[in-house]
Amino acid sequence: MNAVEKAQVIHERLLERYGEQTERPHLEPVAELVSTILSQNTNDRNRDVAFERLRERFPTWEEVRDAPLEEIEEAIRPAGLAQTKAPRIQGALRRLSEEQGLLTLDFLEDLPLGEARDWLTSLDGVGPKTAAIVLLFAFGRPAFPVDTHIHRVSRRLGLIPSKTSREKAHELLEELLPPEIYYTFHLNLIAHGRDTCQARRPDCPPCPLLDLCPYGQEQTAP
DNA sequence: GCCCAGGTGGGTA
DNA sequence: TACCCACATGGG
Repeated sequence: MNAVEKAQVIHERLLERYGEQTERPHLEPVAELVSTILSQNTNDRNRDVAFERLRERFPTWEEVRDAPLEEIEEAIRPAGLAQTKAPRIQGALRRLSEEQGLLTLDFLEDLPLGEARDWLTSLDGVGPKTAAIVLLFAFGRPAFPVDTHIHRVSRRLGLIPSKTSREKAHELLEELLPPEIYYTFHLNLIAHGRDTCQARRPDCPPCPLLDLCPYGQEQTAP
């Protein structure tokens, strides 16, 4: 079984377990970018609390752009790393204003995928994962986001070579997978990545990918 | 009190 | 290029 076939089998098994992921309510692209920066190294709940606090304190992105940095830090504190994320958010908004004259990312829609990705990753604090989330979730473009679960699991399952870097994993998985499954496969593989820690989740049903996994019957795959 | 969530950038070999 | 670490918070 080659990697493409294996990916298809994994996708089908995860579909049986977790189902098709329906598109969550769209955030507009700027909101998606800000939300994704907030999500870095944080869980979803803390990200959402921080995002709501920011929106409540500053109802428009112009206000966020022009606010004193300390007030942004204060608003987003629940997401952690506030002193890192506040300048990243404000820096992105300021660059948008300077380059586009408007606080919108809509111009990315007209750029080839590679150029759109390059523009996003040229922002401080936006790496391949954050760029791919914005492109896939906000624009529906064929970018596959690789977070730590996906990186770990896709190497363990042999979808990509074991030494593949996170950045390289984006390229390889995008070649491997048909774009129409990016969205569901991304979310289902993360769900699987969380569930595979059976030692921590005794209620978890047996792993649907056990026969594809080099760790076989072991209870705690890395 | 400790682990978990889990991205980016900067540094090193 | 691969690996290591700092960065901060809140819930279980």
